[in-house]
Amino acid sequence: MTTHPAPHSTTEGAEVTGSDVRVRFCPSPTGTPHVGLARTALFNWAFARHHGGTLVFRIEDTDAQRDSEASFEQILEAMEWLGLDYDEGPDVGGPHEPYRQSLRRDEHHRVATALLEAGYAYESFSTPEEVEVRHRAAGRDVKLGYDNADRDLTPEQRAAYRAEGREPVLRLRMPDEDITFQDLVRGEVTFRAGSVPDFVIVRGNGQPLYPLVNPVDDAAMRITHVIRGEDLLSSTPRQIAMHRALTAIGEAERVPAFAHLPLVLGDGAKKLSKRDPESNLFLHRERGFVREGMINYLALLGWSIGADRDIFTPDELVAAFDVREVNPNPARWDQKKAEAINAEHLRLLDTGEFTSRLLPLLQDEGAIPVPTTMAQLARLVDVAELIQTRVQVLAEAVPLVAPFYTADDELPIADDARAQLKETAPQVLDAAVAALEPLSGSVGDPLGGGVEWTADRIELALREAIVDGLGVKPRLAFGPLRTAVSGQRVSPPLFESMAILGKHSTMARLRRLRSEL
RNA sequence: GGCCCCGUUGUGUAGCGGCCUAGCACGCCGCCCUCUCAAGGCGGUAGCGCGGGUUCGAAUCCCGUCGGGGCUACCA
Repeated sequence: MTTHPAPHSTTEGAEVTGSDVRVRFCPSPTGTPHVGLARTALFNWAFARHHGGTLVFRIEDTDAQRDSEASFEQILEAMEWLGLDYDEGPDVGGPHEPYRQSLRRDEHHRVATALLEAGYAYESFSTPEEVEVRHRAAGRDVKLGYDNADRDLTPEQRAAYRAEGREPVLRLRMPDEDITFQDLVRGEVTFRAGSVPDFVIVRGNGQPLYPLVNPVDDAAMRITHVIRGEDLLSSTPRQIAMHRALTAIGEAERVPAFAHLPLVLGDGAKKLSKRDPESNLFLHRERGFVREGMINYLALLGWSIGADRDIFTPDELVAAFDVREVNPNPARWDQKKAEAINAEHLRLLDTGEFTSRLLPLLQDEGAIPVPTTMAQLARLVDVAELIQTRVQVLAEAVPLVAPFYTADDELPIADDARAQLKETAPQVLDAAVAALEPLSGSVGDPLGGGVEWTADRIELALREAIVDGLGVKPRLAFGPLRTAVSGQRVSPPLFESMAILGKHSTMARLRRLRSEL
C-alpha cells in the first residue's frame, strides 16, 4: 500500500453551529501565562458562549522537560481572573476525561497502533543524519526535511534494521495531493502536495508526539472548531491528514473547522516574545488592569465590535463575537491603548466597586493600613471618588491615596514639590492657617447652619484670604497648600482632600510645612 | 532555501465596486474648562506599499511585484 484513497469524511467542511459547537483551549504548561495565550483562550470562550456551545479546557502536558505544575496552576489562575469559565476540564471533569494529556497515553498508543495496522502510519528507521546525507547526495536542500524514504520498506528490510538494534519512529503518510481547507479567518488555504513530509507521530522510545495526540484528543473530545494562533497554521495540513486518517479508521467523526488568529506582535515586527515583560499577563494584573479592561483590549487584538466603538463589556463581546470577523493581520501590543481601555472600564465601575478593586492592591502596596478599619475604609470610598478619573491602572492610585493614611508628621514631602515652592509660600501658608482656623471642624450641621469643614467652605475661605486678600494667583496660592497636605505636586483636588483629612490633620500639615520654611 | 500567511494614518481598526474629498479609538499637537493632575468639550496631525489590469467607476475584484511575518525537531 503506497498511496491512500483520500478518506474525506462526508461531514468535512460542513460547519457545526449553535449548541453543538465544541471548542477547546489546550495550552501546554510552560512558563507564565502570555497575553497571546489569554487572547486565544478568550476567543475560544467567546465563540463557545456566543453559540451556547461547550468550551473544553485540556492541558497538554506531554513534554516533561518543559512542563511544570506551577505553570499549570498559573493558567488556571489566569482563566479564573479573566472569568473565562469552561465546561469540561482537568479540575471540573466532564464526559471525556481525563483532560490532562499526560494521562491519555494508553489511548494515544492504541490509536497509533490502529493507524499503523491500517497502513496510515509506517515505521521509519532513517536517522536525521542519513536523511541529510541523501539530500546532499541528490543535490537537494537539506532543509527539505524528511524524504519519505522508509514509506515502502519490506518486512525483510524492517527486520534487518531491527537486527541492527534500531528503534523505529512512527510516521504518518501524507496524502499525495493538495490539502485545502476553509480557514474561518483567512478563507481558502491550500498546501501543495509534496510540500509537507511524512511526520513523526511516535518517537523511537515510544513517546507519542503532538501531531498525533492533539488531533487524537480533539477527535475523542468531539471538537468541532479549532481556534488557535497563526503560528500553528503551517501544522494544519498535517492535522487535517491525521483527522482524515482518524475518520477513516473510525476514531474521529469529522475534520474540525479551523480558525487561525493573527499573531500578537511586540515592539518590532516580531511576535511578542515570552521574554518581553508586556507579554506577561500577571504583570498587567499587578499593575492594576481589571478583568473587564483586559478582556476588552485583548478582544481588540484582531477583532472589533463596530465601526465607531471600542469599549464593551465581556457580555457584549459574547453577544457580538464571530470568529469569521476576526482580522487576519497581525496585531501589535500597544500598552498605551491597553491602559486607555482599562481606564475607561475603571470609570465605568460605580464607586463602591472601584473601591473594592482598589483595596487589595493598596493593602499589598502598603498605601493603607492592614488590617483596615471601617473608618479607614469609609475614608477610602471618599478618596476613591476623587481619583477614579485620575488613574488608568489601579497601581497609579497608590501615591494618590497614601497621604490619606500617613501620620501628619510623617508625611513625606517630595523633592519636586518642595522645589516648586515660591518665596510667597510662607505667607500663603500663614494666611491659609489663619483663614481656616475659624471654621468649625464639624462636617455635619444637619440644618445646614454654622460654619462647616466642607470643601465648599474651605475653598471659599481660602480664596478670600489668599487670592483676594493677598492678591496671589490661584496657581501660586494653592500650590504650597497642596504640597503641605499631600506632599506632592500632583494630588486629588485640594479642597476635597482637606475635607476628607479633617480640620485637625489639615491644620497640622499646613503648620508643619510652614515651620520647615 | 522551501511552504504558508499578511499588507488602510505612529498603533489597533471601519470599509466587503459608487454612501470615501476614507469613519472611529489610542497616541501626538493646540485651544477651552481649571487649585495640580486627570476627566470632559472643541480643533488639528497623519493612511489605502508599488505597478498593471477588469469596470462608466476600485481601498474594495484579478495578476504581478515589493515588503513584513510564521513555520520548517524523534517541542508544543
